[in-house]
Amino acid sequence: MTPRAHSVSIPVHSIRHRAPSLRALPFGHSAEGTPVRLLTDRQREHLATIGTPMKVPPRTTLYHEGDTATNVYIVQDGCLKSFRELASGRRHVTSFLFAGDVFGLAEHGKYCNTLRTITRSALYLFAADTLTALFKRDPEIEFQFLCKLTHELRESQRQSIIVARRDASGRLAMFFDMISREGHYGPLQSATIKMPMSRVDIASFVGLSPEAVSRASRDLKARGLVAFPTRDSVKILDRKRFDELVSAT
Amino acid sequence: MTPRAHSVSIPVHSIRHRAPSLRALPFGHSAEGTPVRLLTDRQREHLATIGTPMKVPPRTTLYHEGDTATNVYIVQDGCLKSFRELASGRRHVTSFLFAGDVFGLAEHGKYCNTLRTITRSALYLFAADTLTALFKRDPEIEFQFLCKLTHELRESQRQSIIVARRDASGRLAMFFDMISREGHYGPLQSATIKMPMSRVDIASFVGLSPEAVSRASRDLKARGLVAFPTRDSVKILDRKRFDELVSAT
DNA sequence: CGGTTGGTTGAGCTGTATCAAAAGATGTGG
DNA sequence: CCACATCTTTTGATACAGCTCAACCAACCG
Repeated sequence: MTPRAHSVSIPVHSIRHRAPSLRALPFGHSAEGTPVRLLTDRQREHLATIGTPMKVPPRTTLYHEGDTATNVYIVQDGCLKSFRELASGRRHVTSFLFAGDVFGLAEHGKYCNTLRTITRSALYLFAADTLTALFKRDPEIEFQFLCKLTHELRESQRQSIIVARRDASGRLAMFFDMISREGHYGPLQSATIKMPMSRVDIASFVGLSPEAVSRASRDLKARGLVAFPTRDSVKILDRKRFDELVSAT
Repeated sequence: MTPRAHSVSIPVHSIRHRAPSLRALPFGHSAEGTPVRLLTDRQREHLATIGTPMKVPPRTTLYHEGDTATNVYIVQDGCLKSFRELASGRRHVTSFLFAGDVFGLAEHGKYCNTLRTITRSALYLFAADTLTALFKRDPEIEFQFLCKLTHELRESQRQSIIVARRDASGRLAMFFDMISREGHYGPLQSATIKMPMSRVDIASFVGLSPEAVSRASRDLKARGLVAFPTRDSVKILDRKRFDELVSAT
């Protein structure tokens, strides 16, 4: 059942995989905390017509903190980081972005984070004023973005809680738990989590030194909670004790 | 030139002070980073018709984490805290809310923070579905909420940066700086900041023990950066060195 | 193969959590 | 109005966790 090239309209399941999409917990009730695809196919099709798809190589800076904000992006695939340069030269990673995330919206005339790809990424690009014009015409779509922002706010509050923890291994465990829920729709597939970012990035996300992250990783492994099959993945070995540690403070 | 009481319509400056209002940095450019009143008088009047004004005494819990989310609130006046109970019994304050702030929106069927007044507060209450229904009819108002959420997201990211700092006095300085910008519109009026929350609340917001907050306060005072005229206010004495400390990491 | 970047390991030091207790506020009832 | 009980904040002493600096190891790339 290979998709046939029709003359006018694009086949639906092709849209599914090619049009932009937003991942978040819905506003109303949902099957206990699993993120869903917010936009309807029609809305995604609509967005696809006003946006431009693009592929970006790894380690590419999309914009700098302070640049005039003109574009909004939706992540189709890949992994990016959003960070801020601090006066000391230190960097603070505010968030990692995966498929279904938006960025470029959270500003006021100027971007307030720097944005950089980690892996090769597929993005959808929107001119900010085109998007806001669409919002005025289509409040339903605007509402989806509102839900997405709400979700991001929750995630950010979660980050504060992570960083506020005292014990390094606990922070790291919360971090693994956090990214295990990102980048895909529906419930968790497997115990193995992809983790494309560097240890240094993880460190500046959870508020530890890279050395502390390294030691905490060793510690979690020694306690039999997790394993690191490759450099960029974690596997939860003992889910029960792992979850206990995550919610331990 | 005193305003005359016309027969039908309410005098404008009365609306100004009685109708709900949202404080945030606007989406477009603004006079360098000063928060403004987002809603137009007409929009505020509109919101006033679908919302209910209410006064709440101090130390009153409005809702608990996990409760079914039915209402959205806008703060008219006063100060509240939003916090989460952690497994250890510890509390983490996610934010302090002042005039022009929204809460109750950042959820998904259930509230995910507990909300409690600190001082006596004047609020506007909205039924969540009435508000979302309004959004579908009036995308302009919806857009203002979107801006507000964006602003809250920025603030939350800022909190993460505060908590990630290593030095206690630096965190405290960042905290003073943060709340000095909240609760009022336009540029800063004075060097004296109102600070109605307890030291314990401050501690659990910036991620320190209450003792550490106490010591850091003493330290800032000893260094001649700030003074504490009363228990619930701070005065910036040396703005230059204070700002240096705030942006020191 | 050197060069570069990213990650791990080790030793010492600083700063904050923790525990215990005193001192200040705040509120209540006689 | 004062005395008492309760709660919040401050102060002091100690222990420990993570930062820092420095060296070492591994992977990647021309």
